[in-house]
Amino acid sequence: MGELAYSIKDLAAEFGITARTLRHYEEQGLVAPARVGQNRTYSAADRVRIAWILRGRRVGFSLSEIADMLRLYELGDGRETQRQVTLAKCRERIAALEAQRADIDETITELTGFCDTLENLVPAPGGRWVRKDTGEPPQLRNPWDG
Amino acid sequence: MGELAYSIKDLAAEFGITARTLRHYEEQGLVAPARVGQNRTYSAADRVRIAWILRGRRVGFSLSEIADMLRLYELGDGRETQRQVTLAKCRERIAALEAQRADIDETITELTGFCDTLENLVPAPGGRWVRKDTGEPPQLRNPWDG
DNA sequence: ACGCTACTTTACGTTAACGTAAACGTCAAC
DNA sequence: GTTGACGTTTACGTTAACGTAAAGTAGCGT
Repeated sequence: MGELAYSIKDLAAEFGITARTLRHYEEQGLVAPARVGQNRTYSAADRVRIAWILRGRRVGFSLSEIADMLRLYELGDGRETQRQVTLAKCRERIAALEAQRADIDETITELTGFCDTLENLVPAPGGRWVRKDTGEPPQLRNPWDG
Repeated sequence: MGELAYSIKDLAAEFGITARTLRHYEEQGLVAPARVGQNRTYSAADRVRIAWILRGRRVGFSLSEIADMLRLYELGDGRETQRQVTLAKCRERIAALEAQRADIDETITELTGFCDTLENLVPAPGGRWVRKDTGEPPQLRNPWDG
């Protein structure tokens, strides 16, 4: 069968990270690649798992938070309470992510508004700026000015 | 006029941060509160600016990135090239934010799917889990298993 | 056998974003 | 007039997420 595996350098290159980073993730218990001799060999599953970790990092989670999320997928000993705890944590994570998305949307809205203002601005004599259409001064409305 | 001002402790309490954090933001040039004697006194504008900074932090930006974004709102000496540079940087920021939102959406989708599976699971004899409706084993499809 | 390359472990260094402690100023209250 | 509550500066400590250097191993080509 096509048991495709990756060296540490392969994956590092593919994801644009260093081998040190992958070893660090292993130290923190985020991945556990197999070994051939003393060398690490990453499976396809490891590869996807690493992509998951990196996306978590881009989203802003810490490594230990990511470890927690990964552990959610381990169902445990089959007790009902275990399932409920996992479910609750999972929902917490989703709520946090949605709050963060709201923050992002706000920031995008403000920056976009500022971009629109900028696009409509031309330099005027005396080191000033005026609006292209009306010739009026900018009225910039920085988010913190009112 | 009601020139409402805030002490450092007021703002810290309101935003759920420490006074040290506010002083740190000042050291990094992110805010510049007025002084009454040797004491800091934050204006309403300072307050909004700090809210902006904290939202940036929640989104995952570093303090220096936030400083850059804040500087975007200073139009500079009125040269056209300056405006274009600012506009470009502003658009870069927006693009980065949109990419990040895409990552968040992906993560939410996966976690939600996992939640749905969990909700439909009940414990079965032998420390196993089965689906409530069909009685089938979970087929969990962890993101990294396929 | 020799060197090259990729890999390993061990361990100390670095940066960001504050925490925390020390030592001091100031003003109102008792 | 001294005790607090609140503020200040200075400066060293801490944690996370790696960077980086040192020293050794293992296979492969010539």
